[in-house]
Amino acid sequence: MLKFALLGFLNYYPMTGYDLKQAMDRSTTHFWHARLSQIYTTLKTLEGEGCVASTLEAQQERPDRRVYAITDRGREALQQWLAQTETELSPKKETLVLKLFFSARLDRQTVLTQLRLQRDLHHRQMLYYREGVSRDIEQEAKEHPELAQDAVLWEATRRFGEMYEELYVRWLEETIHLVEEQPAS
Amino acid sequence: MLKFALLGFLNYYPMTGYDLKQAMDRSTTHFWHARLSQIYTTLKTLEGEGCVASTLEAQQERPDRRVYAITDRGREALQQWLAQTETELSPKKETLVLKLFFSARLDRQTVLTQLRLQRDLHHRQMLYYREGVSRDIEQEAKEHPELAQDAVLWEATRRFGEMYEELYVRWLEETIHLVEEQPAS
DNA sequence: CGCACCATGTAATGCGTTACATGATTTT
DNA sequence: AAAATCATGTAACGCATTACATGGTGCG
Repeated sequence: MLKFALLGFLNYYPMTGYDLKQAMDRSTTHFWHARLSQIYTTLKTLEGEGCVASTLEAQQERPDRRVYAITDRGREALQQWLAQTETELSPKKETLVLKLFFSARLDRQTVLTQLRLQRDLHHRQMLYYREGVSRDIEQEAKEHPELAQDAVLWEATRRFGEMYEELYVRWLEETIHLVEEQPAS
Repeated sequence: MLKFALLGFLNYYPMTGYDLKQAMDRSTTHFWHARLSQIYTTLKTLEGEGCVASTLEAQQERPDRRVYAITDRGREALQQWLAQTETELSPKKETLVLKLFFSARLDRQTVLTQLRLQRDLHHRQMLYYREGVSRDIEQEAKEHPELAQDAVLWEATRRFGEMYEELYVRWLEETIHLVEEQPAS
C-alpha cells in the first residue's frame, strides 16, 4: 500500500526518499505514514518493478541525492489502484480504546490520568490540523499552481483529520465524566 | 499488543482460542481485531511465557477444546500494561482517505461511486454499533453479573465506534457534495 | 558544544495475513 | 445438497519497526 502512496507523490513531481518522507509528514501522516527505512526499501522494490526510475545527483557540500521519477508503468499501476473500488472498511487499531475496555478493575485515578493526557494530545493534534496542515497545503498549492485541483482533495482529507480529532476530544470528555461519576466498586 | 487483548479476555474467565475470536468479534473488533491463526500462535507464545495455562478438554460429538486460563504472572503483565500511560497517538491507516488524496485526476464518476459505497458501508456499520453491539454487551452483562462494572466501559468503547461511524458518514456526505460541485478540469 | 537537518541505506526482528490441512455436526 | 458452526493448528510470505551504520553543514 505504501507503494501507491509513493507513486501518488511521485506523480506530482520527482523526489528523493527523504523528500517523500517529508511530504508524507506534512500531508498524509494522519491517515498514512511510513518510516524512512521502509520508504527506501519500497522505492527499491518499485524500481525493480519498473514503476519508478532513479538518477543519482551529485551535490557540493551535501550528500548525493537519489531522485526518483514515476514511469508510465508506475502511472498505470497508480491509476488502476485509484479506480479500484474499496468494498471493505479499513480495520482500525486503537490502543487507548482497547485499554479502556479492560480497565474496570484499574484504580480510577490511573484511568483518569490516561484519559486526560490523551484528551490533551488529541486537542493539540486538532489544532495542528487547523493551523499547521492547513498552512502546509496552502503553501504547496501556491508553489505548484498546477496542483490546484489536487489541493481541493488534500483539504478534504485534512478536514477528515480535524473532524476525527474533534470527535476524539468529545468522546474523551464524555468518558472522563462517566468515569468520574462512577460509584466506587 | 494482541497478547494483552487476550489476557484481558481471559481475565474474565477461561476460554478457548475459538471463544476468544468470537468474544473479540462481538466487542473489540472495531478498535482491535485478529485472525484465528494469529490468536492460536499468540496463545502458544503466552503459554511459553507462563502468562496463561491450558488444559485439553475432551468432548463427545465435538472436537477437543484447549481451554486457556490466565495465571498470576499473566494478571501482573496485564495490570502493568493497563497502568502504563499512552503518551502517543495511535497511528491510523485509512486506505480510502489515502486514495481520495491522490484522486484529483481520476474521473469524477469513479470517485463518487467510491465515496457513495463507503458511505453506505459506514452507515450500516453505525447501525450495527447501535443495535448489534449494544445487544451483545447487554447480553454478556446479563450472563455474567460480576462484570457489571466492566460493561460500563464496554459501552463507552461501543459509543466510540458509533461516534466514529457517524463522523465518517458526515465527512463522506460533505465530500460527496464537494466533488459533485467541483468545476470540470 | 550539542542539536537539528540533510541524506542514504542494511539487518534483524516482530506482527499480521493468506494459504494449507482436517473433519464432524447442525442448520438452511 | 450446501453452507455454517465448532475446533485446531502449521507454513510461507509480506509489511513494518527498531537498531545499526555513516557523515557533513548550519544554527543557537
